[in-house]
Amino acid sequence: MTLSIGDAAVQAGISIHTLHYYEREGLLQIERSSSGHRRYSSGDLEWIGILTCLRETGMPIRTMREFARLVQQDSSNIPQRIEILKTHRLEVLAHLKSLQHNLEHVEYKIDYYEKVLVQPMD
Amino acid sequence: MTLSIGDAAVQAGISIHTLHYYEREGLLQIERSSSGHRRYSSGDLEWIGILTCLRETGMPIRTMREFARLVQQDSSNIPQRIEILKTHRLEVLAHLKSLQHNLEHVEYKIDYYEKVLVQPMD
DNA sequence: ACTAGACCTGAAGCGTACTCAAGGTTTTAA
DNA sequence: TTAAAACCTTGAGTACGCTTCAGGTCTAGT
Repeated sequence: MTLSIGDAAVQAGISIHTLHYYEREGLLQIERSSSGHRRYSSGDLEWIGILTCLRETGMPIRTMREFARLVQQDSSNIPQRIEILKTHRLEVLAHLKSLQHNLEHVEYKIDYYEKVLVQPMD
Repeated sequence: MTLSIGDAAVQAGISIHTLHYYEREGLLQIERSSSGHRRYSSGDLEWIGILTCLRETGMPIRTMREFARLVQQDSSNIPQRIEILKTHRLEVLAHLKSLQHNLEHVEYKIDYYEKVLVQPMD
């Protein structure tokens, strides 16, 4: 069973244009029907899921391309794939920490304003 | 005591160009010396800290501009300021949740590859 | 007094990741 | 069978947030 690009886009929660773009950027290689229309296999969908996951955690396209290139080769480069993912993991953790820290600042500011509302300073 | 733009940029951990840009975008209004050079007060630095915090948590410039506009007015709009911050807080929380979820996916993938390394499937 | 370095303005340029347009072909449902 | 809807490609356009450039003025250290 394969899906059309429209259905694949809905499945992946991204736009058809983004799927085209990812293919142009070398992140994807999709089989075609005899007429040239793309057919997405369940393996394709799974891979798109990984791409989406990496993208949503802030990995730049060029790094995703590098990762995709490794995956498209044989399995001898699994250490390099792990390396990319581990580096990315650390970056995501750092980003999470920064977000949590800054979130506290925002919450402090909210509390401050709410106190001012209850007991105006003028 | 006031700081030059160079020192202020170092304090805030952002570039002089970004400070110029924020001023152009209406996020900042900085006093000038008689010759036209900017002088940053400690209040300015504090405000830049808030801007940086909002920016690093993903608030778009246009929303920051709206918030800045409210802060520049009188204190009668504190409820609107709280509204903006609370909305932003929810967005940051959603982003955090999404990141954490996707991070799990990345970690799962790392584990998967490490298992494959130990016990190749071919 | 001199000069290197910092600052000023206005405008143009850049990197990233999409997103849309145009003009043509294929599929699908009535 | 036919017409709307979906798909194709190439190439241009957009949104966002800076960042750099050019050409001039100001300041600070010696």
